[in-house]
Amino acid sequence: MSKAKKTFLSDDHAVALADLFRLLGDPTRLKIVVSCLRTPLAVSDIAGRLGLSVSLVSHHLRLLKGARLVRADRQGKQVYYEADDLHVRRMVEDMVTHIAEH
Amino acid sequence: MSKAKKTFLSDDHAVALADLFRLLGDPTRLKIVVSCLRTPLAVSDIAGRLGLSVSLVSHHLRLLKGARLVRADRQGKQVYYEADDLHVRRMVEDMVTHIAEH
DNA sequence: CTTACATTTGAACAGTTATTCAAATGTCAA
DNA sequence: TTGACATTTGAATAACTGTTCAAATGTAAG
Repeated sequence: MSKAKKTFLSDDHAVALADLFRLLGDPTRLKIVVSCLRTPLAVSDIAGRLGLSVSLVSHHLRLLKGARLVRADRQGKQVYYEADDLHVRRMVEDMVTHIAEH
Repeated sequence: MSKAKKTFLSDDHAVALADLFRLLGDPTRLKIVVSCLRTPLAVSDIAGRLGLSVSLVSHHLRLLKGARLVRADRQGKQVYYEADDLHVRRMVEDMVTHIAEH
């Protein structure tokens, strides 16, 4: 493998990576991801914290789960969601602090 | 400042950060950013490399410039664009290699 | 001035998407 | 079984967005 970093992105990689960014590109969905970044939360908990309808949160979680950004864990009646990918988790955290520091 | 990392995002921060992610969330626009990640490129050069119309590239560059993701530098007839924000540059590079390693 | 080249801009269209509401499904206890 | 609670799903709508095309603007040289 070459050591020179490529400044080119194959079509497949561009689409895959853009899919990830696009999912994080909605404020509501981004807040949902961040809310369960460090601790698993039930759907109704997320909805309560963020002041959103349970239905809307569930819709977004389905998309996030499809991209393996979050993972679902059923425990009785409730389904707990938490951030799945370590790499993405760190990137989101980095960007959050980046924004916070302006 | 507290050492405990927050798992909450203010509305303003969520919108600002989502704006960044959304801009990177389109494959064409992402490829444009990556293409001028390390070296300044003229609009027609970017269009030529990626097989896109000059008009489309210019439209996307306007959005990217508005978010300060790229910076414009006019030199004669041509306008050279390059990635602006260091933090974002490193994040995009990290994510590109992340995707490349699957 | 004109001419050629590079980039920007605006309008218009097609496709996508976030949100809401109602109905359905899943889970556990009485 | 019933009932209550939690989550998911589907349809329907309104708003947004990527792309194309043509026209306009900017820039330098003859």
